[in-house]
Amino acid sequence: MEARHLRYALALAEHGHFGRAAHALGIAQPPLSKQIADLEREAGARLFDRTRQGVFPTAAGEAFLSRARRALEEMAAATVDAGRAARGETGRLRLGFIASALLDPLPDVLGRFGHERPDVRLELHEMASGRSVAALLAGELDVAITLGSPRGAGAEHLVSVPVGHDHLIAVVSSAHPYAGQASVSANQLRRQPLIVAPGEDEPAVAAGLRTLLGEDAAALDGATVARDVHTIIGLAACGVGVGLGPSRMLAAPRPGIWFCEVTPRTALPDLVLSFADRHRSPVLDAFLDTVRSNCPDVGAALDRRFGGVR
Amino acid sequence: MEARHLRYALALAEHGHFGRAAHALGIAQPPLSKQIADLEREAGARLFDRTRQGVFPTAAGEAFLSRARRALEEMAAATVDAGRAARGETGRLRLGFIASALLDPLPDVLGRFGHERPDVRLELHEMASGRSVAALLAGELDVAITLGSPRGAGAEHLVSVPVGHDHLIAVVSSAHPYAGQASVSANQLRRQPLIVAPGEDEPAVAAGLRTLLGEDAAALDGATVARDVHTIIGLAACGVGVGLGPSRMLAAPRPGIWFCEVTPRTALPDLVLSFADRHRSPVLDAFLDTVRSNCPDVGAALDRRFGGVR
DNA sequence: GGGTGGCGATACTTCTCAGGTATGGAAGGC
DNA sequence: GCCTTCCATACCTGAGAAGTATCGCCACCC
Repeated sequence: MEARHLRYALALAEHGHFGRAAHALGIAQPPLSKQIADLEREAGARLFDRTRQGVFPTAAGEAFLSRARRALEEMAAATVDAGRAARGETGRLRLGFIASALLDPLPDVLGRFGHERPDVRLELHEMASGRSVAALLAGELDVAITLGSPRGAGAEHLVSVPVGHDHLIAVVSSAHPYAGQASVSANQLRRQPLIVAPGEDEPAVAAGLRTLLGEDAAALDGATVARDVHTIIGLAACGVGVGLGPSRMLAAPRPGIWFCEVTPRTALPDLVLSFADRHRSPVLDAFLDTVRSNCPDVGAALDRRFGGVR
Repeated sequence: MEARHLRYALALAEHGHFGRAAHALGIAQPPLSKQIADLEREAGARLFDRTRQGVFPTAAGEAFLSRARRALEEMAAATVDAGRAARGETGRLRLGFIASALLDPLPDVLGRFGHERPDVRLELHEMASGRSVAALLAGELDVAITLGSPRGAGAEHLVSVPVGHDHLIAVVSSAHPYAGQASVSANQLRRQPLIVAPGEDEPAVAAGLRTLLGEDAAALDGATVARDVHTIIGLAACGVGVGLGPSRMLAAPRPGIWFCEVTPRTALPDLVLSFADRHRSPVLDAFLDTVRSNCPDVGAALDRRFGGVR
């Protein structure tokens, strides 16, 4: 059975007349008679009653027609859905990101993207940079925001562009002696209990800290560890110690805390957006478009990478 | 787009390989390539990624395939449903009947039919004989049980077979003077307030009553009128008078009432099953089968009418 | 009651297009 | 660098979808 048979049966039911149905279908009457006869033979049941008053579906015909209508609707929807998916209007985007990205680029980008592509399902996974890279390579993520460019096995298969610079700042409770200072020095930090992200999650941050504090790694070893920047801020606000984190913490101000620059200024690895070149999808392209329009320098970097052709 | 394209796309997605999918479909590889290419052109989107590792659906392809699967399921279900409808396994049966038929033939017939054809929706409409006949002719009923054979305009288009004989009996309260009598005479009836079905609903019953009571139509004019046999029995039980109705009232015994034969015995019109010859349907045939197996004489009458060929 | 017109089925021809064979071309693998 | 694998392209063949002509049937109508 072919879709043609369904279309013909529906036309015949609609017009109740072989000749007029054939005309509406753009064919002659004999072929329609034959196709309907073939269909009835295949269905094993008479689908239409030919009476002097017109052609009417039998009970079997009614049952057949209702299924036929749905089948043709599904077929029509198939191309429509395929087109929408191809244009990135539907689908899903699995995004891995480090928590601090929630402070700066993500609210803007996600808000914009969700508005532009309301039918795309966003799957957001906060995870450490290393895990993001592995998930990208395994095809478990479509795009990731990491701290620093991906390294290690398979990283050459990823396309990466920086989406923001960053440096280390400190956060303390308003009651802390350092509160009110514009900046704190490495020396001042060495004398305080510290609150930092775990070294295994963000090795690049740990490396930056070690550089800042010099040989005095002991201050780091005894530091309180918190995975989430909000936790770092919260612990600092409670007076646990001096929180150290990316400058994008400034995007989460709240009463009772104080931010200080750290001197010497210690650059942190760039926030980097990465995706697997071989797993491009229309939704991913749409997301990159949004990112592009959000930060022109990213757009320039992507264009350089792809020569403007997507 | 034809169903063929859907089948091919699904096979390709399943096997992930043009050659093997074509083999599974029983065709060569080049036609499959061409059909997929045609499909992608018609859908306006690439549906499959051809990689060295295999052929995989794109996002658009996934969207397309899920619709395609449902479309093919509907098509398969179309023939199955048509077959079931043609065999009378599904569908509906609209049955008109006089209330007293609920006492005798219907419980048995409907119980059997509902068991044999669980997927047929029964639409039961209690109505007077005249209305049943009109509804049959208008195509609003499939079959009817009436008192007496249909008469009047259009009745020749109906096929009718008797499904039960009947005669008049009386019902009184256990406290009534007649209670305990095996029978009551016409003379005894003339002296009592009567409870009868309305003459316009069942003219045949009214005619039988008039014959029984002779010239004394006054007893009938003053009678209490109740459409439902159960109501007649209920009113008699309350001592309102002597209820008169079909002998199938015996099928509804209850405490506090007494049934008497009426002398002279007054035959009532037969209970007749009718249907419109031109509106035969598989479900109707199945119903007639059930009736046939339930009462052999009906089967014989139907066979006489149709020569055993249905 | 024979003529007539409308309608679906049948007979037969035509031509489109699905499918077959042969081959090309690109990408890995050894 | 050659060979293999795999999909695409080119071209041919044949099934069958569609077209034309006609038949058979039934209602309707002078």
